[in-house]
Formats: sequence, C-alpha cells, structure tokens
Amino acid sequence: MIDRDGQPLIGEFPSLPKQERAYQKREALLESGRKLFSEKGYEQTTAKDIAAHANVATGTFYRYFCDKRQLLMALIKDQLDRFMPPNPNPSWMNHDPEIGLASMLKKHDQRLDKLGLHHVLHELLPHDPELAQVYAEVRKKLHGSIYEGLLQAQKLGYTWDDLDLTEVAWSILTLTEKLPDRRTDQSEPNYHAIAKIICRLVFPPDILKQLKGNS
Amino acid sequence: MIDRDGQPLIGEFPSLPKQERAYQKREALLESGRKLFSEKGYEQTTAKDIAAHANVATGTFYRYFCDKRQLLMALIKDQLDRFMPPNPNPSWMNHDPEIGLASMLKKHDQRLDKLGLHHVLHELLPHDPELAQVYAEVRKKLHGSIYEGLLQAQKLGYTWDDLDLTEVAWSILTLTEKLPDRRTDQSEPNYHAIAKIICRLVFPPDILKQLKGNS
Amino acid sequence: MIDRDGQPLIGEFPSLPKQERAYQKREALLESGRKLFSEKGYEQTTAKDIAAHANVATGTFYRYFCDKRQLLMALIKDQLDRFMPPNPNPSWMNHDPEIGLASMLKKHDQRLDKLGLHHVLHELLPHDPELAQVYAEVRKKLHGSIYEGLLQAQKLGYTWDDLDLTEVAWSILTLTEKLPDRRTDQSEPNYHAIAKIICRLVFPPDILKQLKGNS
Amino acid sequence: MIDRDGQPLIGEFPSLPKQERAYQKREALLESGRKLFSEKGYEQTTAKDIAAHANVATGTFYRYFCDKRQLLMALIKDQLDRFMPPNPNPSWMNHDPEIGLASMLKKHDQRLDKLGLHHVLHELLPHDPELAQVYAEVRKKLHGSIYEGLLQAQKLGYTWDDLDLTEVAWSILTLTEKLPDRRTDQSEPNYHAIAKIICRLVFPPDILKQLKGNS
DNA sequence: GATGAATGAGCCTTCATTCAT
DNA sequence: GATGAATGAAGGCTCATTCAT
Repeated sequence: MIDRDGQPLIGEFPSLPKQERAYQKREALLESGRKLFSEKGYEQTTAKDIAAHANVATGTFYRYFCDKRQLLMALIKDQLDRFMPPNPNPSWMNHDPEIGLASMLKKHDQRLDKLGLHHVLHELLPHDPELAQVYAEVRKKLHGSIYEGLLQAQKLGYTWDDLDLTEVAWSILTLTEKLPDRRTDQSEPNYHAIAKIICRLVFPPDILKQLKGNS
Repeated sequence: MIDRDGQPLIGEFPSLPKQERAYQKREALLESGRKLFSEKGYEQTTAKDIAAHANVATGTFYRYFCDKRQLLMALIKDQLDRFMPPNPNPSWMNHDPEIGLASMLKKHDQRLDKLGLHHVLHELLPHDPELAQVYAEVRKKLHGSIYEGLLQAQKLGYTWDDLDLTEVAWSILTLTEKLPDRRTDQSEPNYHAIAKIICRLVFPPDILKQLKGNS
Repeated sequence: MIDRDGQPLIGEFPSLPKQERAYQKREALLESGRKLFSEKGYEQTTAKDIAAHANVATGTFYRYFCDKRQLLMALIKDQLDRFMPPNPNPSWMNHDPEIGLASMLKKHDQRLDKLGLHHVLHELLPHDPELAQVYAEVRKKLHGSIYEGLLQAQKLGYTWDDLDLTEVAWSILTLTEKLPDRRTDQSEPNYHAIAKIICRLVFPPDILKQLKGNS
Repeated sequence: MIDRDGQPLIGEFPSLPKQERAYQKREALLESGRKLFSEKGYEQTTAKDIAAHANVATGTFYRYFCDKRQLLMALIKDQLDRFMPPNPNPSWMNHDPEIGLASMLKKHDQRLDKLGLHHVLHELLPHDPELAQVYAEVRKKLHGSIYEGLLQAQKLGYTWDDLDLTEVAWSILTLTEKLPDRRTDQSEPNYHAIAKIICRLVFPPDILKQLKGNS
C-alpha cells in the first residue's frame, strides 16, 4: 500500500498476491493459537480469542481451519519432532560426549520452552487417539534412533555391558523430555550435570575418559 | 434399628447410619470422578456426568462438593504423595538394591496406573497455581528425601564421586514419575532393568556388587 | 423420655402439648418468613433459609405450608388490614383532628415499618391475581370507610363543598399508604405536617378552627 | 448499498446498514424486556423469554446486554425521569391551574401505563442500591422543582400560609406517582377531581378563583 | 411428626460454528 | 474471501419440593 520509492503509483495497490496473503493469515492464526494455547491451555482458549489476536474476524478462522482442534493439530503435527530431543549425533563419540550432549540438551530445552506447547500437548494426548498415535510414533522413532546410536557404541565396546540398552534409550528420552519440569522461574536446568548423568548411563567412566581424550 | 449389642436382629434392615451413607455417597462421587476424569480428562467431564455415574442427581453432587474443581482437588490433594514414588527405604543398601528398587517401582507404577489421574494432574497444573504449588512442594520434599538417602550413601563412600547428587536425585524422581509413559497397552515396564539403570546412577558397579554380597 | 403420667421426672422439661408445639413451630416459620422476606425480598429468600432461621428442618416447612407462596399469603392475608391505615375514628371531629390524625399516621407508619412486608407485598401483587384481589378488596373497604367518615362530616357541613369526596378519600388513602416512602434513613416523616395537609383536604380552615376549639 | 442522495436506486435491497440493524435488534430486545417485565415481573422473566419474544436466539441477548439486570437498567435509567410526573409548568398560574394540572396528570399517567414498568421498578428498588440511589435522586430533583414552584407562588401570596411547603410538594409528588394504582380495569382516574384536590393543597379557594379569572 | 438428603427442572451464561451480507 | 452477528446446544449451578428414614 505504501509507496516505498517516492514515485506515487496511481491507484495501484502493490498488495501481495492472494495466495501469499492467505498464507500470511494462516500463519498469523497459527502463531496466535500457539501463543494463546500455551498461555491459557487448549480448553481455555476460544476460537474468537485466536481470531482476534490474529486480527481477523471469527469467521475467517474457519476458512483456514475446520475447527479449533485442527489448528492445534496443525501446530503440533507439523513440528511434533521438535518436541523431541534431537537425534543424538554420532559425533558425540568423537568429541567430549558430555559437552556435546549438554549443548544439545540446552538447545532442545530452550526450543521447547519457546514453543510452549508442552503442556497443551499433554492436555490433549489422552483425548485424541489420532494425536496420541502420531506422538507415540514420533517418540518410538526417536527412541529407535537413540537406541541405534547406543547399539553402535556397544559394538565398539563403549557401553556398559550389563544394562538393557532399550531401557537406557527410554531413560535418556525421558530425562530429556522432562527437562522443562526441571526449569524453575529463576534458574535454568544444570544441563552439564544432566549430561554427565546421561553419559554415565551409557559409558563406563574409563571409556568416557578415553573418549574425552580423543577430542 | 441398628443392632448395638452384637446380636443380629432378625428382619432388621442393615441400613447404614446416616453419616455412613453420606460418606459412601461422597466416596462414590469421588470414585466416579476419578474414573471419568482419568478416562476423559478434566474439561471433558461434567458434574452431571459424575453424578450420573455415581447414580445420584446433579444437585447431589453439589451437596458434597462445591464444584468440579473441588472434587478433583479432594481426589488429588489427599493423595498427592501417592503420585510420588515412595520414599526409598534405607534398607536398600542392606539388601540387593536392584531388587528392592524394582519392587518399589512396580508397586508405585501400579498404584499410579490404578489411580489413573496422572494425566489429569498435568492437565490442571498449568492452570491451577494452588495445585501447582502443593504439587511442587510434595515433589520438592520427595526430592529432598531421595537426596538425603544419596548423601548418606555418599558418606559411606557408596556413590559415584563425580556426579551432582542433586541432579541424580532429580533424575531418579523423573524416571519414576515417568513410568506410566513407558507403559504400553500390552506390556508393563521392565521394572528390573529400570532399577538397574537407577542403581547405576548411584552406585559404581563394584560397590553394587559388594552390596549385593551383603544381602 | 417423656413422663406421660403426670409425675414430674427430675430434669424433665414439661414440654408443650403437641398442638401447642406445632402452633409454635408454625409461628416461628411465619416470623422467620416475615423477617427474611422483608429483608431480602420474596424471590431472594429460599424455603431452606426460612426453615433454618426457624430452627426446623427443610421438610418441616412443607408440613406447615404447602409452598413458599402460601407462607407469604398467610403472612399477608392474616394481616392485610394492617397494611392499611386504621379506620379513621369519628372522634376525630370531636377533638383536634390534626393531632388525632398525626398520631394515627405515626402508629400506622411504625407498624408498617415493623412489619416490613410493604415491598414484598408490592413485589407479589402483579403476579398473584388472588392476592391482588384480596388486596383490592381490603383497600376498597378501607376507602369505603374513609369515605363514610367524610360523608358524615359533609352532612354536618364540615367539608369543602367543591371536592369529590371519593377522590379525597383516595387521596387520603394514598398519602397514608406512601408514608414509608417518605421515610429516610435518618429521620421519620413529619407526621404532623402531613396531618395538616390531609385535614386541609377535608376541612375548610374556619371549620377546622372551630373543631379545634371544641376540643 | 444505501442511497445517500435521496434518489431511490432501482434494484437496491433496502436493507438497513449494519449499525441500524443492530440498533433495531437492541430495540426489539428492550421492547420485549419491557413487555415481559411489566407483564410477569422481573424475577419471573428469563433472558430466554426475552430473546424468544424478540425472535432472536438466547445468545444474541448476551451480545447486547451483559445480563438481565442490565437490560432492565437500560430500560429504566434512560427514562427514569419519565416515571416522574413532568415538572409543573409555571404557566399553571397564568391559566386555570386545575385544567392545566389535570391535563398533565392524564398525560403522565398514560405514559406510565404505557411504559408498564411501574411495578418492576418497585420490585427492584429494595434490592438494587444503585438503582435506588438513581431513583432517589431523580425523585429528589423533581421534588425540588415542585417545591420551587410552590415557593414562587408563596412569594406572590398565592399559597396557604399554614402548610409546610416541603410536605405539600411531597404530597403532590406522591399523589401523581400513585395515579396508576387508582386506575381500575374499566375506568381511568378522574384526573380533574385529583387536580382540584392538588390545587386545594396549594391555593386557597379565593386565590384559585382569582387565578381562574385571569385566564 | 420431624428430618435433611436427594431430586431434577430450569436458569444463566459461554462458545464453537454457521451464514447473510 | 472476509466479516462478525446470530445461533443454540451444553455446562455450571440453584432451589422448590419430595421422600426414605
């Protein structure tokens, strides 16, 4: 709408192409939904709230999403993997695993915190079998990849030989998932201490020392 | 009407005294609430639902609880400690810690499962500061007692000397709290493997072997 | 527990005969109803409130009155004439009418104030044709008797000869009925001034002077 | 869509602009409220009733009024002065006061009758301090202006010299306020007779004759 | 008779969703 | 496509009245 180059354009609105405008509206709705859901919870947030926060009319909400639940789904499904800790990188073992892990935990935790949908996700899981299934799959997949990493380490003789690696993988998953609960108002979790704990579950101390030496 | 002298009266209606009846009705409502909340979630369950499930009229619900939230509170507050894993018993260290812990995990997990309010609790925590505070306190207390146990073990030289015991305690708390998530429809968690994992966080392997020898 | 044969039992309360007890309960309910209705209004007062205030169980209320409305009816009908100013006494004219009238107004107003049902009566009148009719009849009767008094005064030549005595009677009725509205928190109505006004509606000044002289 | 220049446009839908439609709906609700309140009383009328009578859904009611009470307030506050008799016009004294007053009483009474909220107003006054205060103020103001008129008449020597003009003003106010109670199903009040009575409270007969002669 | 717990109809209000403009 | 007023089902809660004890 605004003439940015000093040349008045007669009557022309250089508005975005329609598709682009629609896309932006959809994004605005998603972002408003994310914000309000994470602040007030799913049930406490009304479609009207979301529309108002995105500066569109109530009815417009229903042009982009068939209902409130679908918006949340879009919000969650698209990024479900973001709720999960990132796939541990094999390079862990080439450098100091504690440092790499601590940094990963921090990134993951801060992303979750910014996303803020952690609680909403768990508010919905029990009532939404579809979502629950998707979530379980993502979780399983992530567990699988953690497990793969552990298996490879095992082959190299890097792991405890008396622990059930499946359970170790679940434990790692759990500890990373629960990072947000460890957060308090004033302080952030002690990522490094947690990384040490996780490493202890994987590597016997002498192995770890050796891995650190490699880096 | 009540037989007060131990002699059963023929033809007597063994009706309960009023207070007892009221108590039972309250219990029925609590149990119905527990069941429906855990099946459908807090928001999805109406006071009418609960009353109907307990075979009483809507109004009766409000004789016993001032509203839906209060019923949930009664359900949760009274037994908030039950959501927590039981305080680990010092006798752990006198017997095989893995076995003692595994048994405790199993009991705790099964109690939580039976209670079924795990999800509802987390549905409400973000929106109910009062509950959140109570919950945080119980959790803190439990963390404290786990930590105390670890400290004592540390004094005896039983623990890893390079791990932050505070974080170890949080990790134990977290792993036990999340047991329900590890449960699938078909199988129960592998309590013993988890116990081994937790023990690994506390005891170096040689210490553990020694402790087992003691038993 | 009760001694039925006339022998006083030590510590026994010589309880009233049944009918008497029932009568007292009914009275207690009526009085509680009167108090609560006049304080909170008809709709705002619940049957439970009334029963509780009378120290009886809710159910007992319905043994004495078939419903809430009937209690109010009993309250009002029995004393509907008390809502009305008392029938003006012919002796007015033998003494100073102003003084007699002022005293009557005061008594009437204070009785209404004590009764307190003025507002409740008018809350119900529009919705209760039966009550409305009774009320209208009482009012008409009272108007009639005021009118009779005026007629007699007219025969003696004591009244204005150009005023419609029917309307004068209505005006007197109205002014006395509305006394409560003239009451403020701090002060009571100026009964004597109002009495003078009413007298002016009836007696020409010279007649009034003459009547006062008689006293 | 709207013809703004006075020229009817062919084929135009003469639909009202949005604001106008909303205004009309609000008016319809107000009118329905007025009707139902005056027929059934405040407590007996539900928001649903009002909405149904105005041919809108229940929810629509709450778009225009935050609750039942607010609708009544809008109904009453806006026109509280209409519940009051109009300020007596000084021209009374220039013409036949009886005739002017009678006509005014008639107009006032018929307006009140049409409004029909007389009883509802008095149903609420005891329970609504806010309304009561507004009402009291309007009433006081009106009393004040009647009193002013009387004072001026007094200065001209037109009034009785032994009556308390404050009380005379209250009496006039009362008699006019209570006109609706004098109305019966079949007949309307005898306005002229009442006007004569009121005039008698103000003017001694000889003065009144003189005033009539002026007209 | 007395009790007070139980009942359930019905009120107020919210909000997901639709639809006329 | 966009708008936001309109809809009406449904939930929370109250209270007049009934009824088992």
